[in-house]
Order: sequence, then structure tokens, then C-alpha cells
Amino acid sequence: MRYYRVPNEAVRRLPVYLRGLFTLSEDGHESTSSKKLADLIGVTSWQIRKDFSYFGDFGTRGVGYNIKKLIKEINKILKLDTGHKAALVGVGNLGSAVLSYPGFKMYGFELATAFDADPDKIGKTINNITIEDTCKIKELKKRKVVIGIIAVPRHAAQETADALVSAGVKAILNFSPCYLTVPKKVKIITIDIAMDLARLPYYMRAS
Amino acid sequence: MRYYRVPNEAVRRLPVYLRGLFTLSEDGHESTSSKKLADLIGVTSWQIRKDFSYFGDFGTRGVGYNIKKLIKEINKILKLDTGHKAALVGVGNLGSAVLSYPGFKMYGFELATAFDADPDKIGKTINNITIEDTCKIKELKKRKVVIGIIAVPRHAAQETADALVSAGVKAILNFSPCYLTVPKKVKIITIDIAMDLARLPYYMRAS
DNA sequence: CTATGTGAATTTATTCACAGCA
DNA sequence: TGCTGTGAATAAATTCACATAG
Repeated sequence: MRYYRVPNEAVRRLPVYLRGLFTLSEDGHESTSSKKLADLIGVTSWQIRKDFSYFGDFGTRGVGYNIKKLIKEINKILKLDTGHKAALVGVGNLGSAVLSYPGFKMYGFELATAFDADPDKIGKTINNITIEDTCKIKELKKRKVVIGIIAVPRHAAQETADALVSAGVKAILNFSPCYLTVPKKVKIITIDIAMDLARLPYYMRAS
Repeated sequence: MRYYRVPNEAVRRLPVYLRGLFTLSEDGHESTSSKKLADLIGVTSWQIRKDFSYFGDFGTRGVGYNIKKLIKEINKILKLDTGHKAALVGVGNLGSAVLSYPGFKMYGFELATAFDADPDKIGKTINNITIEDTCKIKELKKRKVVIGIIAVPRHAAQETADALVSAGVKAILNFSPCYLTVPKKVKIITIDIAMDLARLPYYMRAS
């Protein structure tokens, strides 16, 4: 742990390492080497070791890494060990899929509430979560929700972001296909499937 | 167009530019400057100009860019102008969301068929697409499907990828949370929401 | 006078090669 | 001997500053 600046790319890869370690753990492994993990997830062993080195010494020379310990360490680095409450806004097709997404629990998140503007949806329950009126977003602060998930139509996305920020969320996962402006203190990550889809043909061989 | 090596990052950003141009076009604009587009999508103007410069000269000095023309140019670069047939494998929660995702048409894709292994699902129709038995994937070649979309459980993902490759697909969009091995000639992009979700807390301010 | 297009400078990230420790 | 951890070398991407064209 001798570095002062951690590359963004290294942080981006940590969850990928975590996913690989989960797989190894499920398959009954107790320890691994950087090489074994690397082959499993499609990167190089020195990339993994370098990335870890930004945060500390997690392995044993000549031996490798203890998987349970490593998972714990990465969870700590990513602050996934403290539990975070999240709120979904927009229960359409995509929002519904998000509601039933099993990945939240795996990474220590709790999907606490869901909001929608459609009166027909308000009051209904999906996956044990009752959909509330969007105007109640302001109550999130009381409920200690720190993460907002936006899955509303594009034209409503910015106002939703503003409402979530006012309600005190510290991070936003944005599924609406647009760039959103938020204060610097709020971290926002936008996911738009189309952005990945649209560059597939570029890489397609002519055949 | 004086460069021989295009940065991967530039290719990754082209769809983002395209999305911004669509927005401007919908809002009635006919032309734009790199600055105006940059502010809309949250990058810098010189980043946009540099990225375009890898592919050609699309603007007019002192004036800016014609939006329709620029959209056409980027579509051509990304090979989105020729139309591509795609097939979905795995019609669970996520797969269903993919089936009703409007973004495909926007970028010139046609979601031609869907497959599932569950006998209860085979024969049913979602969004005008009838779900077929997974064992019929091998017929994709005849139907000129070049893109495969994987949304099956993790343990079935690699065999699905193998089947798709055998059926001649040239690119794969993988929603299963794992790394997949495919021949070099096949381009694969993996999307795992959890990978983005899991790094949100890292960037969250303490307060 | 304005906004593009691009070499050059700078920053950031990856890869290498090996020292260090079990 | 085996595998980690890391400075140094290399490669890639971003930013700058300005020449250039309408």
C-alpha cells in the first residue's frame, strides 16, 4: 500500500474480481492464485496483483490468496460491508426487472422502496415492495436511503435526479438514456444498454 | 483522418455522441458545435473533436456540425446503417425486459427470435416474438442472425455461447454474470449491472 | 471572428521483469 | 521453488494550444 493515487480502472475492476471470487468460493475453493483467478475472469495475473497493490497486501508469497479473506478485503475497500439502502424510481419494464434483480443482496444492498408517478401502479406490491407516489421521495432522508435508482422516461430523469439529491441520496444509478447533472458530492453512474449494443457491429468481422 | 490506431475509448464514446445528437435532433436542432454537444452529454469539446478526427472531417470550421449528417456518419462508422438481426436466449426477468426494450430499433437492430429451455415458456409470444426451444439455436445461420444475446443463468451461459458461435453469430451481448470464452473472431461484450452498482459506495462521500 | 482539426505535451494506465518472502 | 508485490519501462488516452478554414 505505497500508492497515493488509485487508477479509476482499478476500482472498476474490483467488482469483477469479486464476482470471480464468489464463483470460486461457490465451487468449493478455499484459496487461489492471481493466475487462476485471472484465467477465470479473462485478465492477466499481473493486472490483478497490481490492482490489489494499490490497496494493500492481501496474499501470501509462494502460496496465493485465501478466498474468504480476499472477498472480505475487497468488500471493505468498496464499502460493501456496511449495507446500503436503495430506492427505485420508475417501475416500468426496466424498473420491474431491477426490482426482481437478485444482485442487490449479493453486494450488500437493500432495495427499500419504489416510487412511480402512475396512479394505477401506486399501492401495488412487487417483490415485497409497495410502490409509493413519486411525491414522497422527499421522505427518503428519514428512512436513511443513500442510493437512488432512476428508471423513468428520459424527459423525467433530471427532475427525478434533483428530487433524489434534495432527499439526501449520496449516489445514483441512472438507467435513463441521458446525461444528468448532479452536485459534485453525489456520485452518478449511468447504465444504458444501447451504448454497449451500439458498438458491437463496429467490432464485427465482415466474415 | 490521419490516424491509424483508433483508441478503444473513442469507439466507446461514439454511441454516447449519437445519443446526444438524437436528443438535439428531437428537440428541433439542425446543427450544433462540439461545445454544445459536449455540455449536453458531459464531456469536453476537444474530446469530441479529437474522437471525430480519428474517423474523418465531419464539421465546417467556424460553423459547426450538421446534426443529420453527423448522425449518418457515426452510424456508418459503427456499422449501424446496415441492419442486424439479433436473437435472445433466456426469457427470464431480464430477458423479458430485453424483449420489450425500445433501444434496439433505434440503433438499427431487429430482435428476430427468442429461445428458452423451459417448456412452459416455449410457444408463448412476447412483443410479437414467439419463444422457441433452445435446441433450435442451430437454425440461426439460415435466418441470418448475426448477434446473440445471452440472458440465461450463469451455469448455462458458456454452453449457450458455444451454441451461438456454432450457429454463426459474429457478436454476443452477454447479460449473464460471468466471463465467457469465445473464438477471437467473435466479439463479446458483457453487461452486469452489479459491476456498476458495486462501485457506487466506493465513491460515496462519508457524511 | 468563430469553431474545427490536430501535432505535441501531459497524464494515466498497462506491462514487464525481478526482488522479496513463505 | 513458487507466487506475491512493485519499481521501472512502455503504451494508451487525454488535454492543450494553435494553425487553419469558412
